[in-house]
Amino acid sequence: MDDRKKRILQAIVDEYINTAEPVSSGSIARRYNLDYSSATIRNEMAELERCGYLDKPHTSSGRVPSALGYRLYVNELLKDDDISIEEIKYIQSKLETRVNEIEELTRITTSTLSEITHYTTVAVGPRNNMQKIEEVKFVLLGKRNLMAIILTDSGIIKETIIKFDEDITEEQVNTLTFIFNNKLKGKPLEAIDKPLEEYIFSQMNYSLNVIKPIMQQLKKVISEETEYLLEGANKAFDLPEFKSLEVAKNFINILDTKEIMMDLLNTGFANDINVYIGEETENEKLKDFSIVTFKHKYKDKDLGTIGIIGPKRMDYSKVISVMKYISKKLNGE
Amino acid sequence: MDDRKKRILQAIVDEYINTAEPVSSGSIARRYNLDYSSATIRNEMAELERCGYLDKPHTSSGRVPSALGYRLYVNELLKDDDISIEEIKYIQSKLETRVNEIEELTRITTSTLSEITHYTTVAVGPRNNMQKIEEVKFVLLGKRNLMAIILTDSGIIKETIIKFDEDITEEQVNTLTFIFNNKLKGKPLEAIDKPLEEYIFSQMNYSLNVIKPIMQQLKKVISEETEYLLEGANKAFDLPEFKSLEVAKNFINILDTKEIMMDLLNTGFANDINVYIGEETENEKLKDFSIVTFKHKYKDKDLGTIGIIGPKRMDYSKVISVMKYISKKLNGE
DNA sequence: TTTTAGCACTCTTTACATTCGACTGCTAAG
DNA sequence: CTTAGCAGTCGAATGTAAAGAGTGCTAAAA
Repeated sequence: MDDRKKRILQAIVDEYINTAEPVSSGSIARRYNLDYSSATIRNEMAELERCGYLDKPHTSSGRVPSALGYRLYVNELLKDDDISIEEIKYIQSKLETRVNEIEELTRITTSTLSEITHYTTVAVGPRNNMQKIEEVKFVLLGKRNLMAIILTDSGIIKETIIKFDEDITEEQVNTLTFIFNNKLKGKPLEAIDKPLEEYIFSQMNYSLNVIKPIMQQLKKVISEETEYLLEGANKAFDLPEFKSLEVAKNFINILDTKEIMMDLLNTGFANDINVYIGEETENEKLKDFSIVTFKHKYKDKDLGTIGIIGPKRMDYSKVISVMKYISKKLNGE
Repeated sequence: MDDRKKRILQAIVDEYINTAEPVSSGSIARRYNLDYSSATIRNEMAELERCGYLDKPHTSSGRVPSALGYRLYVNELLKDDDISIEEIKYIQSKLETRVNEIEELTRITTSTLSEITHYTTVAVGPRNNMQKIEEVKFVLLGKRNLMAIILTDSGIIKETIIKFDEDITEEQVNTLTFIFNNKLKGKPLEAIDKPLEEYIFSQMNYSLNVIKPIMQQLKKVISEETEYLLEGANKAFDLPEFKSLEVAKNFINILDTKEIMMDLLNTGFANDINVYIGEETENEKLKDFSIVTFKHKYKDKDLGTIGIIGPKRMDYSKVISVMKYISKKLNGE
């Protein structure tokens, strides 16, 4: 894999990202000044195809990058810093808006990302099992509704409402607050479990009628998937690959069954930015799409993961540049 | 408009709802035992077309109901009680699940509706300006975060978090709670306005640094569009009308720009159930779709509006029957 | 040895012509 | 008033041909 092959591959991928049409040797020779004739490029393309970096839809057509081709492109050939000054200004103005809740920050980041890249963006909150409980609050609403608020160290606030068939007193609320905090402060969310329920029951003289619903609801809340945010789903429909109804249907299906995205977003490895190209994820439905995810942090607090989903020929340079820039901005230059 | 015309129109609409293909005089004569020859039906169809109830895609094709045709069908020809026993059982089992929050009830109703009808369902909460404040609570989270909770008479709970640059004391929280409740109990949400801010400021000796952010955030929350729920968006893609990319794109666009749906759902008139057929709404994008909305109530509390969006040839009988049934169930038989 | 011009070959796309079939509309008979 | 029957219309499907875009290979040039 010599240098010239790489340059040609890069030109092909760039061209394909722009045009969405199979790339011919002629168009490369013409538009990229590589100083080789189309014939030479043709030979190299044949070679690149043999190595698995390019595909050919049919005998007499131009070439299309394979997943392997994109992979090489992403790993080695990416040109960084692919954002314009206007875009930088736009991002800055967006990120400067004062936010009150971290959910709002996630929302802003997600929508900005979608607006700049023109791809569909999704976000999920941080994984529950990474979070530690900082405080538990109970608030009586009316006489029979209790709101439970759990603050975690990543700043996520989970709140839920528990309904009772009997009146709850302020005193009961105070005791509950004391005991829960006593037992849970600093513990992971999973500490809300059966043993805790038994312990609390043994410590308090309230009927199970009070404690059971609380525990049930709390367990439900912490087991619930975290917020799932979707931005710019309709943008995808302007892409040429969506002329195929099959592709469009798959896309809607992926977004509708949150599990697929959740899985992907949550399995991110150590890297801050992960790229999944088409069939690299084993999911059949994703074979026509690529997904780029990044760990969303603010002042080193984990705010979850944000992902961009687009066609395989997505503009990786742009996407990754923007992600890196936002990441940098959020974590103090 | 005699009775026979109506029977024939009904047959045509029924047939078209089933097949999504232009309906020919022959198929009606064959499949519906109206005891007339295809020629007679042909004559009537010509007449119905002249009156504007039917359309013809081209000279030698079968007929398709026009918006006016559907309208007549919905207003006069609908057969009620179009739900099977299995479906009734399914709905019952769904509605029986014990719910803790009304949002959960809305979620269950919305998804049940989508599952039974196989159409896409959306829901919005009740309009803010209809609601009265029942109670306001403030809860200190940490030292500089204040959670504000507003309970309204329709049971909707709005909560928000306000960040401060200085520490807040428990005492301040108590005073705030007292004053806000004093001034707001029983008042509509819009009572949270500038005069209130000034009044509170005049009554308390806290700096504006505390009161301003609270008022700002509260105003923001009450002005915010209420929850928007979407269920079964992907189901639409199995419908034959979605073979047209144009239609699919419009659909995604409608769902993505919540305002359109919001407008429609919120403008519902006195009726409990409203039907909008295709071009009846002036919105160009909606011309290929019909929307049926119903006021979602539980024990006479307003829980907002739920809407079903589907193709113009949606199964109105089924949809309306299911809605009526659910409505009945939620409001005590 | 590497590059390149040139040409034969392949395969898709588009256009056009033709056929086939499903309707309707109308007429005339029942 | 109903209906059988038939001419006429239009769309969908099929076949064929020509055009166009690209490749692969060969042989000459650098």
